[in-house]
Amino acid sequence: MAKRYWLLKCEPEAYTIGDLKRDGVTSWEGVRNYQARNYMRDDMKPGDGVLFYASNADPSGVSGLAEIAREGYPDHFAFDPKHDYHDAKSDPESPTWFMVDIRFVDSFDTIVPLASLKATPGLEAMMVTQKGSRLSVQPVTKQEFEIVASLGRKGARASAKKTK
DNA sequence: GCCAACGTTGGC
DNA sequence: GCCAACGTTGGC
Repeated sequence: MAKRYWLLKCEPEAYTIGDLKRDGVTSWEGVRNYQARNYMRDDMKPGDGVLFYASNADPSGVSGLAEIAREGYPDHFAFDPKHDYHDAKSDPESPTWFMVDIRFVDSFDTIVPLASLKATPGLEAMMVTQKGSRLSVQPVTKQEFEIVASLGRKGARASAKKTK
């Protein structure tokens, strides 16, 4: 299977690219949407590229890069009655929910805001730039991944120049 | 904090 | 299986 590319959304209040930089690797639990679950369970493979997207942020946008470190495995947080992510309907014998692990790759000095994504040629078809796109796990193309990664690095250069 | 867009639930 | 009501997401 060729390398694939993904966009993972997370609210900064819950977890940031800075947290991932500190932790190195983290588990991506708590996704409770079937379409997103299917991507994590069936399609994500170690080494796949990840755009780390900060939602409900100021501004929202892609804040860094990661990669899949471990393919889908059962989200055991769903089995813990005391946990926020508990789901009584998920049976340990046949789990409803899955998670992956991701590994830190890069943190952009300047976030690539959603408005920039929407204004950048080549990203018109990206799911995150579409109105009402709430899916927290989205596939992106290699081209889209490369464009966003280069925007992030460009932002790093611009801010380095500014602080000089 | 507002509210539009979405996904899920549950009555029928 | 329809669809209204409800809860949640997420940009602004």
